[in-house]
Amino acid sequence: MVTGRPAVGRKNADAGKTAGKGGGQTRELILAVADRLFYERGFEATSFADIAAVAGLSRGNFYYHFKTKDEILDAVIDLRLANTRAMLRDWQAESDSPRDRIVSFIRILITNRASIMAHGCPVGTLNNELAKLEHVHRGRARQVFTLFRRWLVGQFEQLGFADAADDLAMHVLMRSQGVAALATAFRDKAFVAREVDDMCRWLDAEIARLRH
Amino acid sequence: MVTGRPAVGRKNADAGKTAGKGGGQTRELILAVADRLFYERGFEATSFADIAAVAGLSRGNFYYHFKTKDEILDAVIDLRLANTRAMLRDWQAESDSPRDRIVSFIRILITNRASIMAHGCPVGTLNNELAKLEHVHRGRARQVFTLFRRWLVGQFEQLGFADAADDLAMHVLMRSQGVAALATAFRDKAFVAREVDDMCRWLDAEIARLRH
DNA sequence: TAATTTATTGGACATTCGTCCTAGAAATGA
DNA sequence: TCATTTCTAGGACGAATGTCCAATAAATTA
Repeated sequence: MVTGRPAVGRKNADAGKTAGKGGGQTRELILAVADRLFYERGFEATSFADIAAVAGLSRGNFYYHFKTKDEILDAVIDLRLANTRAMLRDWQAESDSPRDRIVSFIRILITNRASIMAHGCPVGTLNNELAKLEHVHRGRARQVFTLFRRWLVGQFEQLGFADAADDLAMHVLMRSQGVAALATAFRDKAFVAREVDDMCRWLDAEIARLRH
Repeated sequence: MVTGRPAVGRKNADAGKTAGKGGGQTRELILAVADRLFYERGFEATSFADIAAVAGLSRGNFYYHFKTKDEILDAVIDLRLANTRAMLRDWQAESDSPRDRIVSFIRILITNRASIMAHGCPVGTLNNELAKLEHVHRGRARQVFTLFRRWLVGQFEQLGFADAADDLAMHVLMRSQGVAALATAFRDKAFVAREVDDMCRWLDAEIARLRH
């Protein structure tokens, strides 16, 4: 769910193929750094100076690529939406079994355990922060949740849960958020492992119950 | 879990009995306002000016009662710990059944539904924010979680769950946090009601399973 | 090469932040 | 009453914030 750390790049170390008009390399660097810092430190707590320092750029340069901080946030959310769509496509390709795909989703709690224990779930924490700020892009942040929700609904529908699919999707999302929140508070690896197992058992029990 | 809104007091409208040396009324007013604003807007996003405006005090007055903003946060956490302890005591007194007491905990999701949909769970969101800020009082914020955890462990132990009590307590906390997170994102009252019912059914099933 | 567009720099800007001080009001005690 | 303590108002402070601009470098095009 979280993109890898961008190389703390010094300028365009090796410009390479310039790919047309500058190729938007600086813009992408700013977005990658902002994506990481908004996650690790929070949106409000991350300043232009912070992003500039990590990206190795001057503060003044930002205005050329983004007119306001909200515009960066907007683009970061776009980036996260794109990354999420790509991840969902990967899971779709990796397995034919909707059950296994849902397990793939559940297991990101293990995959990203270290960062979740440090900074929480990037989706949930951004939603919470923007809700408190009553920020204009509050609804845009929710779209990432909606992406996961709709994908999960699709999996449950394929399993044969017709009307219940959305309730089950929300239940899986709910558990992921709860595990992430307590993982951040208590930093307990065993707790995360236990709840992931429990979630998988619950999933199989629901599937078994459907098949009578 | 959330204290009631303090009257947006203009000074000490009716000082009443001065109760000794000032009675600490201003200090308590600052804490009540800070408690509310830290919850509604977040800790970092709440400034001294914000608290002063709502409390009807001058900014300069704060230094007399609190030397730093972190000191206010510390006192707010103390206040929340005290309020939580009082609430747990009330639940303890209201019912002899540990099962019903756990249900009381679960049902705060309904009781505080409106504020949770607007600003999330006060405990979870503060923990998340302080984790991202790597704030000194991060551990103190976790104490509120620990209070609920230990109380829940006590209830499960009274029900006869010996070694499993802590896992079950964490599971209940986890679900509450998950429901609160998604309630904030989607603002869906029906979802909250459904998950609260599901949590109560789960609880009764666990109790039934213990009794074989 | 020269002209033009694209990109970057470093700093100015008004504002707000947490912090801190001084003068004086209000309450208390003698 | 007067002296002392307790409390409050208002503003100064340096640092940091998001925003914006003019000068200039780099790249592209003619």
